Amino acid sequence: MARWHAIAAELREAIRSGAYPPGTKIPKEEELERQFGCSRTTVRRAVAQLTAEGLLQPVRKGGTTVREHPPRQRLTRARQVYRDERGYYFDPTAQPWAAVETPTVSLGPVPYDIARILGVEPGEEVVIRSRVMGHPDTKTPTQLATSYLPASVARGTVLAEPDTGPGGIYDRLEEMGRGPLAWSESVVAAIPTEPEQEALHLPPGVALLRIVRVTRASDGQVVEVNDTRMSGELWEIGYQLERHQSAHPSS
Amino acid sequence: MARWHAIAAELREAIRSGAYPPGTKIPKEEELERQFGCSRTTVRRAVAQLTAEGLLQPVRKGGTTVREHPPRQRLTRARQVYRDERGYYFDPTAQPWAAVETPTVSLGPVPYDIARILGVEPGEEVVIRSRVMGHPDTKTPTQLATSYLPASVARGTVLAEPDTGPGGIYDRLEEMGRGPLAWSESVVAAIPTEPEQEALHLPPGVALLRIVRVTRASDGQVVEVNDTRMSGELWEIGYQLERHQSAHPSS
DNA sequence: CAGTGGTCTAGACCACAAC
DNA sequence: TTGTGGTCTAGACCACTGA
Repeated sequence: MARWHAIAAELREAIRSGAYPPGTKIPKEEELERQFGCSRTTVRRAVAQLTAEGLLQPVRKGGTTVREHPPRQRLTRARQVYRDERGYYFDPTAQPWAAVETPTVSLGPVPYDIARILGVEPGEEVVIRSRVMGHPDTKTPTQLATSYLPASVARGTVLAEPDTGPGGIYDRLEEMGRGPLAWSESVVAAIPTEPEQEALHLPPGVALLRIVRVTRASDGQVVEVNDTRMSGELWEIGYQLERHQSAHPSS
Repeated sequence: MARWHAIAAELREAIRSGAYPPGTKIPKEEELERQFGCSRTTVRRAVAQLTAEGLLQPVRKGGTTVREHPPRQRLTRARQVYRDERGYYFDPTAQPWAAVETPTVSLGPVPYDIARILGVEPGEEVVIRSRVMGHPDTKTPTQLATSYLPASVARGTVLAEPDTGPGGIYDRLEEMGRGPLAWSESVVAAIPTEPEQEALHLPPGVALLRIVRVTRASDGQVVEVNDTRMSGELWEIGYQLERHQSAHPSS
């Protein structure tokens, strides 16, 4: 077992056991160096590991502190899609989110993993609509939402404009004769990329929670893939399970 | 911008753009050293970053290859809980999972985050039931499932035994007069700890997908918290959204 | 402004796996 | 057997930020 591995394990156990409660500081690097009888590089390797696990948070001059984990907020997903005079609501209990910046719309290559869902070739040009969602007052970014639409569906239409009008792209798609629409969602866990870390102000050691929503037209064609990403530390997706006393359905 | 940061960005872009397709090798460290005109430590710092992001996979002697991401399997969650003569089924479309080892049962301190849900003091002793789920044939571990039950509910009962009999703990809880039971689930993304990485054979750069299921008795008391963890790269949680054309429900 | 973590170097030896 | 990544050292300078 590598030296740094053993040091990390020892520090991890000390933290878990409460020897260093959240919010307190662990000894500075120079001291750990003496304590474990190794070079600074080795100490730093161990501290880096625990930082990547979200247990530590080094601050220049302030020392390295044990991270306090904020409470998670529950994001309830309804199984029904409600509609009012303004548009669609996927979540009747939604937080008051709003676009922090104006959405950016561009024509660009489709990411590899989205291509398969959209049913287009990897690298093919699609319409990409990106927006940052956040609290309407504080403007703190909480979600990155990106929509991908096949060029054959969206190019040259209002769907490729920043402002899609009241109700958004789903109303427009229905008006274009694509409806009625159907959606399915997936929840995915991932490691954030650096740009995502920056945009969402994610500290190291925090995972990414992604909701991938697929919109299908009435003929079954996938007309949109929406990829919404948020902090895996601050959010959880919740839903209720109902009881069903009948026999197991035939499979 | 730090040198290693710039190198990581350059390599990341080269990978994303397809200059190094998945499965191919990037130049060896010595060559990158010359290419970027820096020390080996700096190169390694950049490679470590991309490894943590799940983009690279260094192999001794084999060089460092660009990781190929396996397809994700969809784990469909039903909203209804079905019951047959054998017990409860949370998932009518479930994969054929089975316990890889016999479940371990112990009395131990409740983890900090579970304590709040369970409504007990942090560190209080609770009944902990752990099992590794995997494919019945290959025995490959795919899920770590841990149940936490308050000592006041489970201690001294069959719920604290490894074998809880046909139907499992939910049937036993109902027989103990706690039913009818109700469940709610949350999906959470997290960074795996080292033991979890090992148990699930997670390569570096893969997040953890957690399903936290809370069981309540008919009187509202939380009688069980189940924490199921699996690879965030191999699994996704999916569910369908239904259409509801009525007006938005009053909030 | 001073102390802490952040970055970087040059060099050494080790261990594993492909050949 | 050998080449590759894995570990570790001793030392230097930098830059941010809290006291």
